[in-house]
Amino acid sequence: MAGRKTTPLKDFSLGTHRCSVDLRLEKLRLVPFFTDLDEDELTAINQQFSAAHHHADETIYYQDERATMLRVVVHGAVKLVRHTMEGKDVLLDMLQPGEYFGNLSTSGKAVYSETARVQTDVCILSIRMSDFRSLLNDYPKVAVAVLDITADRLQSSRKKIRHLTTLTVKKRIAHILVMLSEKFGEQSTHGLLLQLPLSRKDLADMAGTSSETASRIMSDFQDRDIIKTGRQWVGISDIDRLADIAKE
Amino acid sequence: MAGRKTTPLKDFSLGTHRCSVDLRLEKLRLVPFFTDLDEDELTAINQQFSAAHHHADETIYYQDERATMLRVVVHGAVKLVRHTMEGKDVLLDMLQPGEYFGNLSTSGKAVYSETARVQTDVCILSIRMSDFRSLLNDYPKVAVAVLDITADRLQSSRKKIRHLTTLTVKKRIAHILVMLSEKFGEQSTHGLLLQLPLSRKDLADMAGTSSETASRIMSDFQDRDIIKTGRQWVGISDIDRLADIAKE
DNA sequence: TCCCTTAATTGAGCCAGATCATTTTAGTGC
DNA sequence: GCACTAAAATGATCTGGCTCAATTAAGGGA
Repeated sequence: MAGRKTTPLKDFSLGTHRCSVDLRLEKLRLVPFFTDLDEDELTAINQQFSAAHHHADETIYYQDERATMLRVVVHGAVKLVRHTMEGKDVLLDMLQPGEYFGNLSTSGKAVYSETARVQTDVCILSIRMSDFRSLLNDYPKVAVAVLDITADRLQSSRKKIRHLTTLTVKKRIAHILVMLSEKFGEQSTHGLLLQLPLSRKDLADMAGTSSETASRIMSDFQDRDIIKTGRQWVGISDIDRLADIAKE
Repeated sequence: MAGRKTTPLKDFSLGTHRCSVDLRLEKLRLVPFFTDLDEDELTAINQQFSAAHHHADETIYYQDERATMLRVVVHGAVKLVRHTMEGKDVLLDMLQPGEYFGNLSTSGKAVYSETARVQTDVCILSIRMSDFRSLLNDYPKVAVAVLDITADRLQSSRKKIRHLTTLTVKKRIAHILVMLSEKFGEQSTHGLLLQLPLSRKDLADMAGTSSETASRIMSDFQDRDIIKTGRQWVGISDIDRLADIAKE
């Protein structure tokens, strides 16, 4: 009972019923850019979405593919990755329920600028880009909300640029762990557990470093009792110390 | 006549008249997010803007200052810089006429996330954030246009992250020069001349490197007859070769 | 319970680029 | 034309983090 080790992460797997049509309306309300709408408006919008679910490691779309849909995460986690010629991947974002992804801008050729890969089993709502565009015109409130979210993402993207050019890898990883804990952290026996599968490579691709270096740093953090970690999971024991390292 | 050397850059200085009220309407039309509006709508919007001009090296606002206005460049160039504790600056963007800056998002505390410094003498139009917000609600077309621009900026910000994590400094600088040439390039006797004062430090802050390294790379490019450069100016002689270096 | 796969760790050598310290030069003002 | 100043170039040294190469171990499957 005490002996056998298993991943401390919760089970993300879902049957088709979890992504059922009945739940869509409820889920849509959780999406930040629809929160201001009233019941009728939301019901109307609901018609235009369709639901799908994907298993872990599936790819929803590839970078440079023709972009036609805009999607919203309802359950699970999705990662946005950009593959480079050099074979190095850049992990741009890790999305949680309520976040949108896909291409927004109509200017230029409409292709996805990154690959969307499923990190756990997920449920996704999708809408045709063209429908979404007219929806933006019909509901200014939605357009403004989407703009706010996009502006926030631009902010955090620029923050990342700052980190990449000025901080050491150790500080960058500390920052990333703190940020992930705000998004995916959940109290557990392993401390503040990041509720998503997260490998050293994922971490390295987020920090712009090699998985070996990420591994060395994580080992160091573990030796200093700042984190607890295993295969594909990370628990944070001392978030304060981590935050200190990030900004010292 | 032939002997005396002066900067090949054009004179950006302007009298107050250049930023006159009479010209505002004309300038506003140039702003991408107002292009779809008809004459009456534009006239109405025009009321809400006020004009100002600043001399080179002035700071329009500082990072972390309370954000109240949204601004648009009408004449000249403005740079957005983030200062870091380590004393290193990060040059996030170099704006040309028609581009907006300031804080868009209302979520969170409304402070500027970067410092806006004037690169040449400039003319700037500004509007109160609150007025702009209601303008977005009144004119969905504008909201959608602003969203498009913001989404594009997010894209290019992510592109920069990719470059920072995967490319060498030389390739990054080549990319930056190509990008700047698209934005500020102008045919001249010095080749495709970048029409703005641009120091080695500016370049370094854009590429996330030191000014010494930027200098070494620029010297190399000049030796290979790819560029012509002097104090604060850069002319591109062989844009194709530069593009090749960037993407090889 | 053991086995197997793949993630993670660890070691050693190396290099791009940072840093520090000068020297040189472009371009302006007089 | 001359002198002055800040930008740019250049040299020398040092190091964080990458790369290559094994080795170790976590944890799921049967």
